[in-house]
Amino acid sequence: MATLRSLASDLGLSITTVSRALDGYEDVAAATRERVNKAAAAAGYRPNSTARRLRKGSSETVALVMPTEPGRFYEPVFVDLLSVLGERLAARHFDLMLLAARPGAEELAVYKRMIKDRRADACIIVRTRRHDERIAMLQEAGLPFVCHGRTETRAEYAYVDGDGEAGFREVTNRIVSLGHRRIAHLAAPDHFTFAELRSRGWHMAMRAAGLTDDLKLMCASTEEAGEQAATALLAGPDKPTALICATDRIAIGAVRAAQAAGLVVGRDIAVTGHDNIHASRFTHPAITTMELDVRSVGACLADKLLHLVERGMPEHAGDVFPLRQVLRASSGEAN
Amino acid sequence: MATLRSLASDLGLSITTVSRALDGYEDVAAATRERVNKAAAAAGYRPNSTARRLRKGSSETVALVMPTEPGRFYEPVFVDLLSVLGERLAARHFDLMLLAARPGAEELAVYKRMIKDRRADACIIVRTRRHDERIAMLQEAGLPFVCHGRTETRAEYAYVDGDGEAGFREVTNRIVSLGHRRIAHLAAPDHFTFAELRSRGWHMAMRAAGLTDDLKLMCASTEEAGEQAATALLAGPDKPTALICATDRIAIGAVRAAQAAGLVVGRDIAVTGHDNIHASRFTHPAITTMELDVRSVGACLADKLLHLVERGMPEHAGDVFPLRQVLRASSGEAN
DNA sequence: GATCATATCCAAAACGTTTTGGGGAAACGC
DNA sequence: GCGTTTCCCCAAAACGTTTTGGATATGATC
Repeated sequence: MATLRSLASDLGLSITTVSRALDGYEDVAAATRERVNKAAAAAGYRPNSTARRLRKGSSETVALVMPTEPGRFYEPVFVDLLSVLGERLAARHFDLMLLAARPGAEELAVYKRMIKDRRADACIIVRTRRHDERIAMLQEAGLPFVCHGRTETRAEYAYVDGDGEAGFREVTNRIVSLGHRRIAHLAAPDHFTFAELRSRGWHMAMRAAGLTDDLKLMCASTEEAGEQAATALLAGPDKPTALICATDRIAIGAVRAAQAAGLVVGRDIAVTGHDNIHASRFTHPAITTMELDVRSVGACLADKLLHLVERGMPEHAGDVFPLRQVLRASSGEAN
Repeated sequence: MATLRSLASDLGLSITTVSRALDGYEDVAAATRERVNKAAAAAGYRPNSTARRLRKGSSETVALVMPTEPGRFYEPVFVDLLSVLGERLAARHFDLMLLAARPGAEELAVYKRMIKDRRADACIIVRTRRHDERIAMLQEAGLPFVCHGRTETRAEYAYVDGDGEAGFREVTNRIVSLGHRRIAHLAAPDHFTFAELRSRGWHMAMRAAGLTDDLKLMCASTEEAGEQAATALLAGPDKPTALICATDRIAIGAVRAAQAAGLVVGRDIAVTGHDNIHASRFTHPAITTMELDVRSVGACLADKLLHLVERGMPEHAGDVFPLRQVLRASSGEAN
């Protein structure tokens, strides 16, 4: 393994000069720099990252604590996000470190350990909650972070999010314009900010249309929970003719519940979701949904993170991305 | 931040003694050890991992190169795998580093870089292929690795896999015993070992039953590709009455194709998959499939990896896990 | 009392890099 | 010829740990 030392002795130069030549400093003669670069390339020299990290006092690593079941991230989104993040960070020589933690007390312990160990220069918070202890913890520790999703705090923090509120206002407005009046909302657990924002979009559109916004049920973001919740709503006195679901997984369950109740989805009842997961295209009928451009979000996340580590809080600390509406048969808006 | 130096000077001891006390060496007096441990705990001392890594010459890190689209890992499996791996490795103070790479030339470049940079002590290979350049590359480089899935090589290597061959033999046998005769196979791309093994299971069961095993079509592991392939098969002269699909995503597409052809899935035609992804339970009808216990596989993977790093090739280099068959309506075996 | 084993501790080297604070020689200004 | 600047280079320190190879003191043995 070639080191600075071996290169230096081969070239009859000092370690300092070799190091500075490779880093492109101006105080080494152009000819020498050239010679050093040639030799380094020939020897396949790559600086020892551990040594550099020790000396520079930074870990060149970004950590992401991923929640495991239950409360897990939506799969296609999560994996795409990891891909983009990995690529973008690698381009700047940052490693992406993955930590796993079950939601709850254990999760905070993982963050604490990460902070103490200083194994990462920054971290990414996913599944941000409305009241999120992680934010204060990281701010206090002085560890830079970017949130995927928002939280309710007065403090300034960096985040990237999809505009769930606008998205749900839009879909609700469309459903209203199709003639629906009893439009229910199947919400995700309201400690998640995304759930609250999506709910708010629905609430606002309903009120703006002069409709009652009390047909709302909260459930976990799973097909089973969605099916159960939808079944309950459809058995109630105020049977809705439309179900605006917080996520596609809930919507898939809702479609099934509606069919079990003898309804033709897309004709007797409209169902919509959010995420545009693969499965939503292949249910029968296909599910109307909306989607975020994950690659943009991931790239934005990575850029903010790098900015934060290298130059402090970016000018645009928070970015909200629009959602693309995907009209399909489950709401009677396609086929 | 507490360091060995600060602890040592606070305690009036040498750095050596503090270090050795914390590591539990016998050559430090029990009373001193006690005193040191107390002080370290009080100061919240945690050793600087970068310094330790530099000194010990190991990175305490395991890398996983994840393929991005196309050819991506099945989502629920992948995320679960990451969770288990992260937990198991963290328990032994190993970090899990994630690298992203598009399949193809770029992928090998990522592996090369990882090897040269020595940022990881070992790595995990996923989506193992029948002829996999990565194996030879890593063996030559002397970087320990464990495969998720098998490859075709004479060399000894560590792997963990599901028994796709037995699983597909079993499902094919069941379908035969239901009275089907023209049983087609929708295979995944045959450069993946898993695809080859699943195919083989189907082939063997068909021949054992004295049936022709030429109704086979290969397609990507997506719903779209599955739909297209199934459509082609159903339009052919030798219309199959059963479709054994390599993956659930293919099966979901196949179900849709069958329905488009006017068939009632589960009655006129049997369809089966593999993976037991969430969506497979919520199609209409639900899809018969099989599943691997991902937590066991992940734990086994992590254990093998640690064994490899700390003690060399484990006794059982390769482990194959059985698949659990999940009978549902799409094959007429439930409801 | 000398010798030896044992128990306890420590100084210094090493891991490979980056950075500080010059140092020597050539070129330049007068 | 002398001082000053410019150009190129380098020795040494530093990052925080682990490990090597003793050193010192104490007690036991004869």
